[in-house]
Amino acid sequence: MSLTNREIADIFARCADMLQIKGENIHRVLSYRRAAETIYDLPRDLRAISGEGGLTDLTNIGKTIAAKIDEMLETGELDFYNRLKAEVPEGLVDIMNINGVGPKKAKLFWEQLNITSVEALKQSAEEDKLAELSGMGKKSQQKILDGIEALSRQTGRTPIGDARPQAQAILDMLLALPEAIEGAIAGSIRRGRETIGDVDLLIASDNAKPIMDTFVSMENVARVLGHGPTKSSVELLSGLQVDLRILEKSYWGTALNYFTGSQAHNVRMRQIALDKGLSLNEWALSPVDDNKNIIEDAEKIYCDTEEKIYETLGLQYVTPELREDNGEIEAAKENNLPTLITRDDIIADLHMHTTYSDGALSIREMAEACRKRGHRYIVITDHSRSLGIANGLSIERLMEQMEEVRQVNEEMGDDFHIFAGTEMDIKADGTMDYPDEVLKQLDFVIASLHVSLQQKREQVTERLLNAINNPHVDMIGHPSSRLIPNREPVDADWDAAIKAAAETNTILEINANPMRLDLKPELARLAKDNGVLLAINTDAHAEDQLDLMHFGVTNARRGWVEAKHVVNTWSFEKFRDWVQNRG
DNA sequence: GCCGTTTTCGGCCCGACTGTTTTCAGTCG
Repeated sequence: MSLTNREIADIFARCADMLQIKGENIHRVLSYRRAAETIYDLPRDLRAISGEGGLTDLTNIGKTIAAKIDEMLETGELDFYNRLKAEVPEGLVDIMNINGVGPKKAKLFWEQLNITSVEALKQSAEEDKLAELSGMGKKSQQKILDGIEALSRQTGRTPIGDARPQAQAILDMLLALPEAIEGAIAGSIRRGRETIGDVDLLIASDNAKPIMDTFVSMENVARVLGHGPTKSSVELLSGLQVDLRILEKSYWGTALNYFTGSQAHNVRMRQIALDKGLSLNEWALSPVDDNKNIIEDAEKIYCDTEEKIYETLGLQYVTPELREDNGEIEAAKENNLPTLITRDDIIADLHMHTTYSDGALSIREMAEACRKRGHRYIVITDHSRSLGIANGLSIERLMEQMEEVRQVNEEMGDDFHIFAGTEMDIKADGTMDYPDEVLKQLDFVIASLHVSLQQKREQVTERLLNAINNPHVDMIGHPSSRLIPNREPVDADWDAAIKAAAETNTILEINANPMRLDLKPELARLAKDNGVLLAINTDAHAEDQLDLMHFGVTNARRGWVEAKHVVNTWSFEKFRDWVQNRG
């Protein structure tokens, strides 16, 4: 019985909820919650980190929680958690997932009505029992019924590829109103997270009411969750929740910074402000007294740009993708932030499909589409023979395709180059789908996992290592093979894969498709820190998918990736020489 | 429970909205 990072994070998060219901000191509760957040997105296994004695080097992990992690790694259980469960019914943690129910209400329902499950809570509400409780009323009771209803509709987080277009459409509509001066998508979309909890929109205006009223009465609104003068929330028919904040333009910088988050980044920013005798909120930086109370008659510092806030706090400007409290504050203090890769640095696409397998366009059409988008060179990489469902190429068809690539390349002229490649399956037994004699004839070989993704860690790792160590394999495509939001990444030893990729100069892909974004940012960062080459590719199966490159770039930026780490920023000559020298 | 140019103690970010308890607690982000 071996617990994964996410299972361990989940246990700490549940401990936090249960401690909070018990009425524990809020800062102790937050410690468990912060530890859970740290662990949830760790790229490396806790087991490996623990083996090196490095647990307490992680932020928000001290001696107590490190010992609890070790206990879980060794026994698969946590005695502290088991004892908590004996005191606080676990169902209360689920009740707290209902919008509008926090620890105080959960405890109230439990103590007064012996409610320990969402189902029991629903029944009590329907029997009109909740409204009788102190602090409750008819409206609160109905809100809980609505919250339970919403919980059953909830499908989890929304992929950024789905959320961003919806957010942009609403923002564009509101910005067309005469009262709107400026607007932005804030929140996790602006930070480029792979999945979105809810959409945060920000608009600058001197007259908020008409904009707010338009917002809550949009035709695609399923229900209005809140409607105030500066803040409103709605749930769309699509299920997506959208929050809108409206402020005057003079507050733009502080407001945008606050509503972009992350919360952890904001907390650090506010701490730094306090150290300088300033209280930071969405309105301004305000001088405080020794008790940290705002001095009413002191002059506030208004920031109409985010840059001004960072400058005032003595920090280098932090781009939204890095605002996760993953070291960016420390780097900004020392003026040591990376120069992140941008879309303009990318001049090639090394992974795409044509009608030879499951793509929509011919080689020629794909090449023209890529040239139109400013690329200097591309690689055609159709599926290999064992992937029948995607019309994978037999060796004979692969050879035909190579001929056609050579021919079309001639026709395209000198300012554009097409390399002949493949996206070859790493088969379930760990062998490659084409023999070496075939692979060595190709310019560029991608190896990818498409089948048997549920295998045990040892098997998956061995398959990846076989591919990485094959001298003809140049790149691993979408290494974890996750699909957002529903297919989990494969379970593999990423420490070992990254080490092997660095030693063999095998590229690891950052697949730009918003359903993949694979490597994920945390692993991309670990890979580049270990000297692994990266590439950002669209894996396009149709022309419009070539425009998804920016999602991959954003994902890479979240992983602190710079242009120098990414091979498809290289000149044609450099890339050509590199593939030739690999043989 | 974590953390440290306030380092082994004493702090720990801040405001909007809602509904109910007519002055504020609870929840959320």
